[in-house]
Amino acid sequence: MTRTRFAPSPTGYLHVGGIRTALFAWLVARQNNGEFILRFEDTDKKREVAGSAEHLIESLRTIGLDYDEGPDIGGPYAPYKQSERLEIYQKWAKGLIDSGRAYADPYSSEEVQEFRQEAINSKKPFLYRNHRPTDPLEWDGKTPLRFKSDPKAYTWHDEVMGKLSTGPEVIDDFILIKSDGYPTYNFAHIVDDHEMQITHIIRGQEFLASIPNYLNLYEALEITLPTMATMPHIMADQGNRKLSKRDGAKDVLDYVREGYLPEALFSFIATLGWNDGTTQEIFTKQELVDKFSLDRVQKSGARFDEQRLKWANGSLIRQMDINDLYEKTKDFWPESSKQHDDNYKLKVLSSIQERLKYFAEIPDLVSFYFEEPKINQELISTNKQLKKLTNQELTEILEAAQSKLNNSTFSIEDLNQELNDLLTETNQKPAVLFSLIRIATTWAPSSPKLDEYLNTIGKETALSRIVEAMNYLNNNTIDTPT
RNA sequence: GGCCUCAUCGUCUAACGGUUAGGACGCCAGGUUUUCAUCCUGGUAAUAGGGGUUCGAUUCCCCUUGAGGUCACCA
Repeated sequence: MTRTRFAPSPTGYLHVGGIRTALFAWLVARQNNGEFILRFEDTDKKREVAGSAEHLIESLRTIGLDYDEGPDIGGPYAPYKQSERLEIYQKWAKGLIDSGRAYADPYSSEEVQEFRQEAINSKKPFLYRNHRPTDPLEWDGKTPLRFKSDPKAYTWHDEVMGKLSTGPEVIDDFILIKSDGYPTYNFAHIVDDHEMQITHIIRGQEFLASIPNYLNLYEALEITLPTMATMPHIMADQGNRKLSKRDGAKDVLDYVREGYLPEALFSFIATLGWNDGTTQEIFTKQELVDKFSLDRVQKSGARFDEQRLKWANGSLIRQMDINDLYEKTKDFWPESSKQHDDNYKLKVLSSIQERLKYFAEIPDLVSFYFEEPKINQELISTNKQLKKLTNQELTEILEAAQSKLNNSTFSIEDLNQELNDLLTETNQKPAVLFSLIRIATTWAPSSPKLDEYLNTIGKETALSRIVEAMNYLNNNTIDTPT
């Protein structure tokens, strides 16, 4: 039975780097018909952030990473919050004391800090065990409990990194239980993973340097080693750092709030550092469950390219059924759209579907369907074709358009007919005539196809906007940059 | 500074030791008889450097360089 876990500490939100670790662990569990467990590592009460636990749960749910056991749903190995498992760590700590593999730390934190400073000054790595007391006192639970390490070289296998090895110099006496009674991550996660029967530990690269210490502790605890997999970091869009909140890494829920599809996020995050060896770029969840494998995960870090996420999201939006899409965009329509019915909005949506990258763009893309556009003469003065014409000429074209369209039934077929007739009658190039009508009725740099658009807003609105534009052109001078 | 890890187009990446080093995003150009977008077509651009091993290295080994991580009573 495969059992994987995601074990965040509730100290904030979840960004794309964090959720990828969860996603890969989830994939490993699901593709083996195994179980995926959520566990909160809340052993540092100082760093805990209120509401963070709920936020992490919501993030997992939103992206679609369902878990079989967890703090909110329980399970056979409950509780799933480390702060509620203190007696378990005490029990294991006791075992280590009894076997002579743990001892009370006699130094004050100031004294340890001095040792550390010495090491820094002499440009050497800090090793606590160089100061290991020869005759430690009995541990009373009020000082830190340290692991008595047994320094040796290790070679081990990592599912992603392959063969890894280190020398004895990296092994040290780390703290098992802090003076406040809570265990450290280093100790607690090993105990919990064992108690909870976790088979695969999937975690970020920042733990790589600590793994030899864990190996040493596994031996002392006489616990068999689970499979280890180390994920490379996701790098920030700019700079050469791992993605972090400091660098403005966005909460994954922010992406959902901006109208990115969970499916797009899922596929994008999964393919950041993994691919199946074919040219497929976007995967469904099920495809990933079928095809994912840890040994095809990239060893080097990958940069988070939001541009590519936009492309993937837009690509999925284009493939969606319009009614389905409409359902998902409900929260993104502008206030002014409220007075229009679903049918009208459905038509609007279908005309912008092909250019929509994420839902938060909707208000900007559709405003002229719902409100009177604000006249922006730059659209004419910077237009390659239109800037060559005088206001008089522009007005004449609009006048012709107005009277022509006045006779139209405004069905798409008839609009096309009338517009084409207008083309021959006015003897204008499409680039002039259609651009002008488009601008006069939208005052936007881009808009959907003209026939569809006019049909949707209807005759009355279209004609009044054309008249409005004519009035404007009559009363204003368009600056023509030379 | 010690230790560990990594290294293919700007970015994400493909390539049993044998390919004109492939695909995708982005960008540029052209087409789809209006803009934007979509969709086609084409273009741009990479094996960090140096040594080996080999008939032949992107691929295996070594050195250099560069990048990242780590050296907490944080995870």
